[in-house]
Amino acid sequence: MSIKVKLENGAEAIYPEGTTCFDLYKEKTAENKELLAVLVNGKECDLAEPLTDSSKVEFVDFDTPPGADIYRHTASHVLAHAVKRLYPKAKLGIGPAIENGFYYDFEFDEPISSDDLEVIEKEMKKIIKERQPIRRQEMNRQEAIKLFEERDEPYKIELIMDLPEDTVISCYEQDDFIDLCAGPHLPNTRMVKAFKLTALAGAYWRGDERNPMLQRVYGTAFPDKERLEDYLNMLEEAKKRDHRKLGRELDLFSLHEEGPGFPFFHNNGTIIWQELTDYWRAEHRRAGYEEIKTPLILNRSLWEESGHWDHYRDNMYFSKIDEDDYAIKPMNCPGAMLVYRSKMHSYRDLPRRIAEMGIVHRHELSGTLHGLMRVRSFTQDDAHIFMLPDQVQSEVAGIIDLMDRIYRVFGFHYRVELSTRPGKAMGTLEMWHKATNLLEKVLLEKGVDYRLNEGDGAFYGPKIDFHLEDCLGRSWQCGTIQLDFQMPEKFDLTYVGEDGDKHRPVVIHRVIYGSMERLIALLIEHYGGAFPTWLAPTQVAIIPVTDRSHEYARKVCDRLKDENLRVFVDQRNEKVGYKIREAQVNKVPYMLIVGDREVESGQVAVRHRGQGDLGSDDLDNLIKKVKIEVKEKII
RNA sequence: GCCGACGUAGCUCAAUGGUAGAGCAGCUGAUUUGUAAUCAGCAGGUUGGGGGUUCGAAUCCCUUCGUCGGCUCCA
Repeated sequence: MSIKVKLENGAEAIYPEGTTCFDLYKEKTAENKELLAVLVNGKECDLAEPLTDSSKVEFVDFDTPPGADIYRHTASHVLAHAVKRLYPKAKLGIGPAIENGFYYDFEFDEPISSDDLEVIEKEMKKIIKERQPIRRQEMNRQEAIKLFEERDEPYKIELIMDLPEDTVISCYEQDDFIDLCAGPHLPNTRMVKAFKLTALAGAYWRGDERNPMLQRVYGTAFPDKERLEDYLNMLEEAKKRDHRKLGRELDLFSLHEEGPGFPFFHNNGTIIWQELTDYWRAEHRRAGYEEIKTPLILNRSLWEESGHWDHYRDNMYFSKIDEDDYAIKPMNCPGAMLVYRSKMHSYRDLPRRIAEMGIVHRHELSGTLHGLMRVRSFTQDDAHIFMLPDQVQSEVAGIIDLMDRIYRVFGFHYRVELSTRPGKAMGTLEMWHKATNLLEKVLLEKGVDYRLNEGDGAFYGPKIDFHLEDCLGRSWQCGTIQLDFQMPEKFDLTYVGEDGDKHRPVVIHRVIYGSMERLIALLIEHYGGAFPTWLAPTQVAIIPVTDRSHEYARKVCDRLKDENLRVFVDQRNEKVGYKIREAQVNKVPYMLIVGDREVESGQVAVRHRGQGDLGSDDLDNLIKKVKIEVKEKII
């Protein structure tokens, strides 16, 4: 008997029955040493697996999708193997491949410290050198439990217990190390060429804070030393864009022990802030929004009415005024509800889109604070939209359009998530179902590419989240659209319908920037501190060559100020090169060098921070050009 | 909050139990300079705070605050 195998180039080949993936793999690697694994009918597959008739076989190397994951997953097994050799009593958690690397969780008798990573790396190198063959074993549940009982691996047994009764359980074995694992893996340990353990961190077992905290070892692996080095260098380069570093260097903001999580914005940061809010107001007026301001501190009764007292108290700050309990607002919604409720509404008034640049305070856990990205006091570009039930779809669609238009101006790439009902939630399952379906419908109709995020909704409703990435590729939620059938109930909001009866409006909470602080952090990293001219704190630096040209320089400066540009004259007693260097380091978009020649001709010598020396130009031309750049928000 | 690491001048970093130091920034003076750093001088620190060990602590121990990397949480 023989079987038909379709290879990736489309050719069909006949092999004897019983031919395994490994046979084909060996045949193929003889000509291409880069190959790591095979896919059978599109599925990652173990090499020992025999092929069936009319299989379609593809080969993957490190750069074909599952390749890097398989490679790094094997590296994580080598890590666990090394740890078990060095600390035989350590208990194994889980050890998957992740984006750009892998990790493995362990429980040690005595916690290890980051210095121990070096020793573990050494042992890993030994295991790699030993070229341990990696073998798959299959067994039933009973056998698997027995095996891990013998090896005293309680976490593995817990994982097996959660698998369906009749599953065939696979384990991978190398030398005396065995791990519960679906696979597949590389054929032997020697194939892991270049790796590095990068970090040690705590991680709760199965991500639940009620569970014990294990120690997680992070690492990364690449097919050769050069690519590993390139990756590590890239990380170093990315760190130069870190908003905390640039924020200090560019004098944008500061953080102080006196106010952990409460950032201080300096003049330069405040200029960016104001440009962002000016633009935001213009867009929102155009999109039919009103704007309000509500108090920071409000009475306890309001928070009881809104449900925050029951659902959000742990994150709130409190105060007492004349013996009464007050809370500092952690969200803007209750204030907006009161504004809505302050008068009668006709169905003709709706939708009412009420925006607020609202400062909120939340007691975030100390370990989660992160520069401007994660703070305890922040300004949300909030809006609450009160509408008729049949307006929901068009309103959500409108917000998605506004979001996209605004993000595009910054040149952001974003990822969209639909978050569903969390464990701790208000309202009936039916309401949640209805609300979630509505959001999903709009996303599908708009053709938005989104990902489902089960259980991550707000306590009052499901939401669509917009995520942006920081310099190290960490994802941060910014925009969000949250559907809310709860607040209108709680606050007994009504409108008078066509029929003359009172009806319940629907509310959407939404932010576009998310928080001003987080947005500014992301913008700093996105632009590497070189803000587009419309946002740059200083737009033009005027650099006189000698003090003979100071007077002319000041005249040029006044002219630019009249045109509403942010400009200064560097009158210090320094050489031109020195002043240029400083303006470059401060990422000022335009430098105007004025010396005797310019005084004579009445022009300016233009230098751009990115394009360098642009030669002489008339001041009017330059102003026209820069003003267009500002107006059009050219990146 | 939990796990691990770190905290020395405004910034970046030296000093491993024996007199706290450098570069940049700052100030003063000289220099009048043409597209990424002119020269010289001066000043700057109860080594995050508190406690302890020691003849002696930046250094060792305890504690507390903050920061960084994760986990959990979230804009």
